[in-house]
Amino acid sequence: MDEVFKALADASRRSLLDRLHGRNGQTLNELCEGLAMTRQAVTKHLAILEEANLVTAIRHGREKLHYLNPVPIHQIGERWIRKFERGKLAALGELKRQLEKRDE
Amino acid sequence: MDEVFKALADASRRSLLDRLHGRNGQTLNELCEGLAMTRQAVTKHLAILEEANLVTAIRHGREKLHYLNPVPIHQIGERWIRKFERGKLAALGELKRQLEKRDE
DNA sequence: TTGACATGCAACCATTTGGTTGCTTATTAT
DNA sequence: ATAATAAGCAACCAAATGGTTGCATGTCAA
Repeated sequence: MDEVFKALADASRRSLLDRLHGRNGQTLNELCEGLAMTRQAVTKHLAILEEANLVTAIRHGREKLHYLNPVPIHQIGERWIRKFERGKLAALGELKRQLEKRDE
Repeated sequence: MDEVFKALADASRRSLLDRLHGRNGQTLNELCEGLAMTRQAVTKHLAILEEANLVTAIRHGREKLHYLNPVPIHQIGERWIRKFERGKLAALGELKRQLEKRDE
């Protein structure tokens, strides 16, 4: 879980996920196109995404195809974000109450 | 959005959010209790959470009360995670197809 | 009013991070 | 066979990160 959050913390990596979401199964070089970064930098980002299981890569001859794995993202939503949805209104209400109380 | 992701990337900060989710409106010292960290370290984490609008703090006399703001978390769920839910099955299907094709 | 308590500020430090360059290896196409 | 293409490896670097210590400030209570 921690690895997923860490992987998602970087905008370049999120944009790589976006790209794969747009078109799945791209090669490293394809994923580099148009980015203001060297290929090696992208390689590192992809390694982190793979480590977090957000991307699965399979070699096909001399090229490596990258596939988005949406499961960890889904789990963040289910196991983490949902927790904070419950009691969201309660929290906001309490916050509002306190903010108003400030001027007493 | 980027600030929120960055703020959520650290386990200590997520645990602070958890604590506030458990009991809202805690002081800095309360939030420090039981943590293997100095007060100043917690202060820095809280500053980052405030910067990302995940926590709102109000001074009440000599103490500072911290309130969880669940809105950015909710937005991550809505604006970001949801995007990847759509086409999730399609992506997994494509991945499976490619993994099978590997053995050809 | 003076001491205790809650927080703030700043300098410092080690490690991690995001990036680079240069070179190597493996596969494909001519 | 050989050149071009796709990716991998390793060393290096600057800046950001997560933490510390030491001291200052503001507020409450005796």
